[in-house]
This record gives sequence, C-alpha cells and structure tokens, in this order.
Amino acid sequence: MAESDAKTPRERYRAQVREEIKKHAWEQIADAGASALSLNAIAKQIGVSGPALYRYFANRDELITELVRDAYRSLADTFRARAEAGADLAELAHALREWALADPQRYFLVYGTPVPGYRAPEDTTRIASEMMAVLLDACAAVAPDASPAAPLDDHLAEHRAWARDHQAPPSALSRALLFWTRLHGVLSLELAGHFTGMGFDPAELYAAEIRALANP
Amino acid sequence: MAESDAKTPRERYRAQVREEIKKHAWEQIADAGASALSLNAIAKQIGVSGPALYRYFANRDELITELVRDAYRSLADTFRARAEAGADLAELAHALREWALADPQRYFLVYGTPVPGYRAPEDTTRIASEMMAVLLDACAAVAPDASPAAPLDDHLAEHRAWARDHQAPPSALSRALLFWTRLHGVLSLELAGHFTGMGFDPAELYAAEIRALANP
DNA sequence: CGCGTTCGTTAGAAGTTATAACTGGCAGCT
DNA sequence: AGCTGCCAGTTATAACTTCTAACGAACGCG
Repeated sequence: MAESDAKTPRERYRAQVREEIKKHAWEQIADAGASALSLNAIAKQIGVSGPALYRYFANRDELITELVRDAYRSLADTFRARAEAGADLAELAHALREWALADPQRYFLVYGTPVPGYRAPEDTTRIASEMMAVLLDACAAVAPDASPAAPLDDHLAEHRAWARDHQAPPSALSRALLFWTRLHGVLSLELAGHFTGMGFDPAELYAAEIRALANP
Repeated sequence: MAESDAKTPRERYRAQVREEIKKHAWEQIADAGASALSLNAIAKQIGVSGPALYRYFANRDELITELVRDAYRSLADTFRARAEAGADLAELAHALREWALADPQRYFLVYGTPVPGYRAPEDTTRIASEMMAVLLDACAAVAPDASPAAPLDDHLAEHRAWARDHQAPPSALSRALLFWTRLHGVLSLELAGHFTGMGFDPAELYAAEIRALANP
C-alpha cells in the first residue's frame, strides 16, 4: 500500500508484514468495530503465533493509532485529490459521503466515540489542519453573500487561530465550520443506523444540507 | 433511583443492588468509556466477588444495554420536561447541550460509534420516537416561513412514516430532522474533542445553528 | 564466512468474561 | 415456631485476552 520503498530487505519485509497485519485488522474492524480488534485473532489469520505481532507493533493501542492515522491520511488524500481536480464545495461534500459509506468503521475511527484519556498523535491534528485548509480554499471560492455578518462570523473573525495563516474572510470560516459539523451530523447518524426504519432517504437530507451550505 | 417500588424484600434488595452496580458502571464509563467497563472491577468496588454480578445481569452486554436504555430515558425525560414547561425550539436545543455536556460518555452511549452487529432493543427506538414527537411539536409551533417548499420538504412529505401520525407540515418535518442532525454534528465533534485547540468557542457555533434553525 | 541483529517460537503472568457446583442464610408457608 | 425451598454469594475452572521473558534459529551485513 504505502511506504514499500525501503532500502534493506529486512525493512522491506518488515513493512510488508506490517501492511498484512493492518489489512487483517481493517477486516476485523469492518465487521466488529475497533473495540473488538484482537491481536491474537490477527496472528492466527496470518499464521504466526500471538506474540510475534509485538515485533511490529508495541501494543494494541499503537496498532489502532496507526489505523487511525491511515484513516486520516486516506480522507485527507481523497479530499485533496478532489480539490486539485477543481471540485467545488458540493463535490467535496459528496466525496466525503462516498468515503464514509465505503467503510463506516473507518469513518468512526476518525470521528467516532473517543476514549476519554486518549491523546491524538501530533500528525493526525496536522492532517486535520491540511483538510481544513483545503476546505477553506473551497469556501473562500464561493461567491460572498450580500447578507450582513452574522454573530458567528464576528466571533470567528476574532478567533481564527485554527485557520492558521489562511486569508479566508470570516464568512468563509463560518461556512467551513458549518460544512464540517452539518455534514458530519447527517453522516454519523446515518452510519450509526439512527435513520434505519424511518422511511426517508438520508441522501436527500445530505443533499439538502449541501444546498443550504452552497447558498446560505 | 428508579423502580424501588417492589413488593417482596427480595425484589427490593435486588433492585437496590442492580442500581448500585449501574452506579459504579456509570462512574467507570465516565472516565474510561463504555468499552473499558469491567464487571470484575465493579464487583471489587462493591465488595463482592466477580461472578456475583451475574445474578443481576446475564452478561456484560445486558448491563451496557441497560445503561443505554437509561441514557435514552434520561434524555427523553429532560426533553419532555422542558417541552411541558413550554420550551421552544431554542430552549430544547440548550437542554440537549446541557444534557450532553453533563456526561459526554452518556451522550456517546446513545449517539456514539455503534457495534456493527448490535441491534438496539425495541424500547430504545420507542423512546426515540417519543423524543421525535416532542421535537415535532416544537417545530410545528414555529411560525411557518413564506419560502417555497424545498426539495427536502417534498421528499419528506412522501416519506413521513417516521413521524407516525403526527400532523406536522413538511416544513416542520424538515426542521425537526435538521435540528437533530445539525446539533448532533456540533455536539458530537465538540464532545469528541475535535474543536480543542482550535481557539473558537463551540457554544458560539451551537448558538449560530440554533438561530439558523429558528429562522431558516 | 562468521557474527550480530532480528524474527518467531514457547512459557507464563495478569487480566477479562462467563459457567458450574457448592454453601449459607433469608423468606415465606404451614 | 419450625421447616423447606429458593436464592445470593462463594470458589474453582475454562477459555479467552494483552503482553513480557527467554530461547533458538535464520537472515543479512561487513
């Protein structure tokens, strides 16, 4: 998958085994969730005996953290790829939904229930910032509306540390934040199954939010 | 806490012990999440030995399911109580946020990452319907806007099975759904810590969404 | 070609959930 | 009041889990 460009044969083998471990880990997560991930079961599937995996991951948490990292990277990559292909806000939204529906548990690995004590590693927050930069670009490209600055705009104008040095206007900051929270709201409830049996189509709800975000 | 109105002393004692088990379970969940809940640890805290708890809960899942049930009931109760006190949509929204902030892990027990195979028990969906009914009442009480019917309204007009026999107009159905998804979007990201370090106040974002929902 | 790093093994400790079998005491009925 | 039966809580045990320690073997680098 990723960094197979290693020098020594040992490192190449090592990266290969790590990828195989992660592959089986993803399969387990896909059909039982991250909390049910069992190192022993992975070892059995690969054909090695339990403790062998500890040569590749210090412990279960490190493996899961690595999967979280990959999930973040995957989302950021699809996001950036679409943006570089000239996607507007609506197309980014659809990309997000496709990415989420492709593997719900992967989505939950990024945006799901956190363990109270857990500190996200530095690079995931860095990747999140990259995604936010892409999103801010798309929001800044939207034709500015004539409506007066809302209270949220004013607040964000004074608290824009999260936008780094991005020169987006306050209205774009608001739009980016609302893009994030509203789409996540629909997506996470849909993926968690809270809409099942209600009879309506979540895609319609999602589309409605996209329209609302495009022209506020 | 709840049904202490039992007939026989045995039943009363039994209900009391169940409540004590759940009390310690909530404490564990509050500071380590539901996945870290340990029956053994609870037994140790109470002062009995491991397997004793199986007299009161068939297994770990049944205990967690019971906690989920209680969480649903708690949310529905605060919701209904506020509504009966004459709360409008904005006040219901604030009640939701207070309830969520009071115990984030309780919120995640209801709206967090689901276990793929898990089927929610019948009564939780029934409680969810009750909450939706309260929400629909509040939405129907909002002054109808003059704006033409949006595509979402049209879709929901034909797919309103989830509203049961509630006579709310399509615009109210839309508003209720958006109330749910948008507020959940902000809340769940806030509780999961995705806003920490970004520098803005999540309450401002939440308030902005409430304003947007009040006059669309 | 040797030597050292590293990989995989087995053994085992310390947890977990959950079941089985036993014992003690309380409750309720006569 | 006394007897009886149910039931709570016990220990023992099985089958898991993560993870450490110590050992042997294989691989690759100098």
